[in-house]
Amino acid sequence: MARAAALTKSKESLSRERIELAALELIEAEGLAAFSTRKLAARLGYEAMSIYHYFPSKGHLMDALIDHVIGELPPFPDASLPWLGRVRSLGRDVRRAFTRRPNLFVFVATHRMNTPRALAFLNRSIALFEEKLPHELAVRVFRSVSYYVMGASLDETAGYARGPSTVEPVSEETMQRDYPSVAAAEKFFKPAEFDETFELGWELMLTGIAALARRFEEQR
Amino acid sequence: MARAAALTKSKESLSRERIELAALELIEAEGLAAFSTRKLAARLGYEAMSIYHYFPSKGHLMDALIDHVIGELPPFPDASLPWLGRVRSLGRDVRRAFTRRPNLFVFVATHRMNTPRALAFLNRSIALFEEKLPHELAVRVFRSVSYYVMGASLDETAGYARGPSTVEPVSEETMQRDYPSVAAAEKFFKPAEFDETFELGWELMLTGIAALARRFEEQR
DNA sequence: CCGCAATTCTTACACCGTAAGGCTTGACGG
DNA sequence: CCGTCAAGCCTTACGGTGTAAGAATTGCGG
Repeated sequence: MARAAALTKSKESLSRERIELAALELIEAEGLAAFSTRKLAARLGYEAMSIYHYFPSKGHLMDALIDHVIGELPPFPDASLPWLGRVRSLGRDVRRAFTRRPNLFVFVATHRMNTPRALAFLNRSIALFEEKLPHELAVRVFRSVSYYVMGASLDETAGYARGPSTVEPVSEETMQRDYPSVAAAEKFFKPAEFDETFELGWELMLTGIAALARRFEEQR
Repeated sequence: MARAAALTKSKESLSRERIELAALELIEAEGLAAFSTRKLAARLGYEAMSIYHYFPSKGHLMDALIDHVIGELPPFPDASLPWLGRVRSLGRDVRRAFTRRPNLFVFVATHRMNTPRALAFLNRSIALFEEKLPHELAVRVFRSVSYYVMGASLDETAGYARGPSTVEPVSEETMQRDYPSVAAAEKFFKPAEFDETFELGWELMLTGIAALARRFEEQR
């Protein structure tokens, strides 16, 4: 059983909370690839192995970080709102919360999220779709919707608009000559355009979802 | 300048091609995390550093693998097909090609794809949308569409249905009690259901796209 | 057969996650 | 005040990683 940690005057002792927060900072400051338990401990003023007193492995720490991000999601859309509006908000909220920690998100997107908090959120989300759609359809639509939201978030945090890849990018002239549509499109690939593009596609999906829901409304 | 490689009787010499193929095999056989230049070289019967005569860094090799996967995409949908049908096929083709190498795909999804081949594919895709939509809208719709396709592919290759994460999963009882909607949904989260779920969401998007395109058809 | 360039290997370094176990410190019962 | 004990933290070590630097090998053209 964990006793209350002693507070020396010089520095606060380690804790799961402090480790997580430092990890989140470090990842956004230096990038996911550069993140290591040694650097994390150094930033906290401890040795690497001290981390392992609070997390059995780096994997467990990363899972905690995922959980932390899930916890940063805003409250579930208010039940008094119309159904489609709640779906709309949910998608926006998730994207906003996830893209706020871009470096961590590429990890989040490529790992299972089955911590209790994540499951609770999953559960509420699926239940939302079940309000207006038969079970199987609700599940599938939820999943499609999450494909879009996760795909968008990932592209914004790791995709074409981000820093250079390993190979040196093609020259501007080559771009203009060989890939004119891409060259012309690049303007709309910039971060400043993320919101508008996301919203467009999101409404595309919502329109389809609304039509689907209406069908089951009628036949009641 | 690369001279023609000599063929000894005992074993074929190294080449970019052979290295790439072995890398693709190894990644799918052992997983992305376990993939290393040393193991790759060992599999080929060489020492690790020999790889570096053909690729200046592991990053360059990985970029070549991305390019390889892009090259495995089926031919672009036939121009004689109706427009929406071509869009439909394009999405399906991309998902199918990408999910065929699940372990590699989580790398692909989290890295820029700006090799010539990838740019050429990007270019044709954007051009396809420009056939029926004004420039800006074409770009944004293309991007939305790729959000969905990439999100779906990623979830199928790295998401909830895949192997265990670090923390031990919650028990079946807890699942039933605390997350009933998730428990009931899990059946539709299995790989056998991937196709159907993808198609549903894909048609959702296509419906919206068709409506959009129709609007610009009329006002001509 | 010689020379030379293409190819491959050797060695080394800094960094990683983490297993095993030792040291330090502070709280508590006597 | 002192001995005990566990929690918290550190030391050391191991096997793995990518790759820089340069030596050794190989095989072909002259």
